[in-house]
Amino acid sequence: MLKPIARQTPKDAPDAFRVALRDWFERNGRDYPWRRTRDPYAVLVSEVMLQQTQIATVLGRGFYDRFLQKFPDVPTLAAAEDDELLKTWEGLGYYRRARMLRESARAVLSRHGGRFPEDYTAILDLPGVGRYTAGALLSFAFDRPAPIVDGNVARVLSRLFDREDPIDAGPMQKWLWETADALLDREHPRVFNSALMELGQTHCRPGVPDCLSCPVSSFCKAPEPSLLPVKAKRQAIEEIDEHTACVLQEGRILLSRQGRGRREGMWRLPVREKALISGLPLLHRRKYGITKYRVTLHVHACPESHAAASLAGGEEWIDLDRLDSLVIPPADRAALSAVLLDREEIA
DNA sequence: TATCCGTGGGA
DNA sequence: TTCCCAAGGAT
Repeated sequence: MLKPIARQTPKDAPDAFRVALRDWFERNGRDYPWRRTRDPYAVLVSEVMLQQTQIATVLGRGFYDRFLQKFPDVPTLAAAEDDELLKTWEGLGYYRRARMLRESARAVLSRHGGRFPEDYTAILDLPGVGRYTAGALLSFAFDRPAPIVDGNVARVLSRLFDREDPIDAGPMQKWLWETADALLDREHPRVFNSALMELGQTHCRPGVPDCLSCPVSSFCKAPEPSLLPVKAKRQAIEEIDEHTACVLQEGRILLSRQGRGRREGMWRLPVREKALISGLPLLHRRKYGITKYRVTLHVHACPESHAAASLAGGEEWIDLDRLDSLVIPPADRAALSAVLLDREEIA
């Protein structure tokens, strides 16, 4: 398919570009719950949740509404306990985000008297808030001019200007932020930033874009937008095995609370050295991914006598009827459900 | 600058 | 099934 190559870039006619983008968005912009509010707290919650996370996940599985219902404002989040905080985040991943969001709430109380700061530097100083999130908060909540560059904007700008430099590299990052700033509609920052991102989700999507109905195709220099943006080579995936112990005892099961690091504070099936339990009956096996690993999770049936040695290292007997209320990673929860269901069917 | 941090939607 | 990768930030 042949796409016309524009004679101009958005920089050649910035006002015309802004008007075209704004007209399109005001007619076609989607109605997300975080676009209905101007509460900076709610906007921050949505932005942190959406970091590296698809809208369909946040919205479809009710994370945003549930979080705001549980923690409706800064003081309630600031006072949240670890377990209730993580429970509302369970399944979203990148759990450090939740803790940093709480730290931000505490900082708003301690540094700013409970009122969200409206200047860029103070917002950027909040924990878990980087350049993107600071700009998003300023423009979406306060309609103040601040550029944003996320994955959508990087893709849109790469294509509009036909830039083949890898978007992860320093110089290209610098160019993206400068360009986003130069193009920003300072009279309508909220709408402009929303529109640029939404364009990236709808017409200018990854893979094969829909240029035919793109509102700014007359500003787009890319002859083959599907080849853009260029990204640095992905990190290699490493296959690993995890062997876990299923130790049951009349209505209870042995679980292990994760210490510092990955999935801190969450409960998992106890992981054992392969040599120690790989000979025991395999109850369940499933694959899941985490960061750079593809993990095959094995669950072995272990005799109750196996528990004695392990209760020392942060492991505990958990009543089966408490499992729903605990914070458990999705892979472990699915494995647990499968194992317990099998057991019921046998009984 | 490179790596770590999760999960699941969709092609 | 496999693969890419999504409204990034911290270290």
